[in-house]
Amino acid sequence: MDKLNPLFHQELRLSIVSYLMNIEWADFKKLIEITGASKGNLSVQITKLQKAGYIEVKKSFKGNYPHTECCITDLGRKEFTLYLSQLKKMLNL
Amino acid sequence: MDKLNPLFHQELRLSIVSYLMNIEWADFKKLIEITGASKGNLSVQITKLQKAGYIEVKKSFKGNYPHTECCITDLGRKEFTLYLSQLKKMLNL
DNA sequence: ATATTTGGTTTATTTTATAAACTAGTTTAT
DNA sequence: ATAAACTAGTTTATAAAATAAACCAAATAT
Repeated sequence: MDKLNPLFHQELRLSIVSYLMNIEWADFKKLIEITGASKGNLSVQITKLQKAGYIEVKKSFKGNYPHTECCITDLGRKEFTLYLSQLKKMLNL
Repeated sequence: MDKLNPLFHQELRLSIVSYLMNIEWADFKKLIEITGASKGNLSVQITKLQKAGYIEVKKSFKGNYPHTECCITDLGRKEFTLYLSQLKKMLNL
């Protein structure tokens, strides 16, 4: 009955974090590509994960354009691992 | 990028359905017990799953009290299996 | 010059989840 | 016999969340 962390238990955030677990940094464009999300939705969800301290967001310029990159933090990795184990337990996986 | 079925991707419904996958019938009380949900919430989520055709709900009397039992349908089993495979894919499980 | 595109953010709307209140009756205690 | 407390839920109202639409600043293309 351990409650699933609601920050992870949402499709878009789940696919962002799941992807970041296996990569160093991913940029906004890449995340749009792999998730299929809209820019607005992606922006909102990135902010939520960042505010929780689960991802680090690095803003810079690439050429002339703004460039946003994300990376999972140690906390994020730890909490996500916990989430995964609870989920697996719930689903008998 | 196959969208996860939102009817399954919610904690309480997930734990209801996941439980029903391994059991014939489960009553309201048992579902409260295993999920830890409130009666109101459980009632709402059962109705949603029923309306989608994912569970069958049987109402009767046990002694003098009303008694509600739930069972997963063939459709529910099929769709949940699909959901699970998509989720596993997304989480690299 | 102005129209379009890039790379986003912000705001508003819709949907969803949850909690609180209610229904309808039953059992137990007085 | 009546009131209090309990069973087994449902309905409604509120809070929270997700999503879509509108917006912005700067860059590039026409």
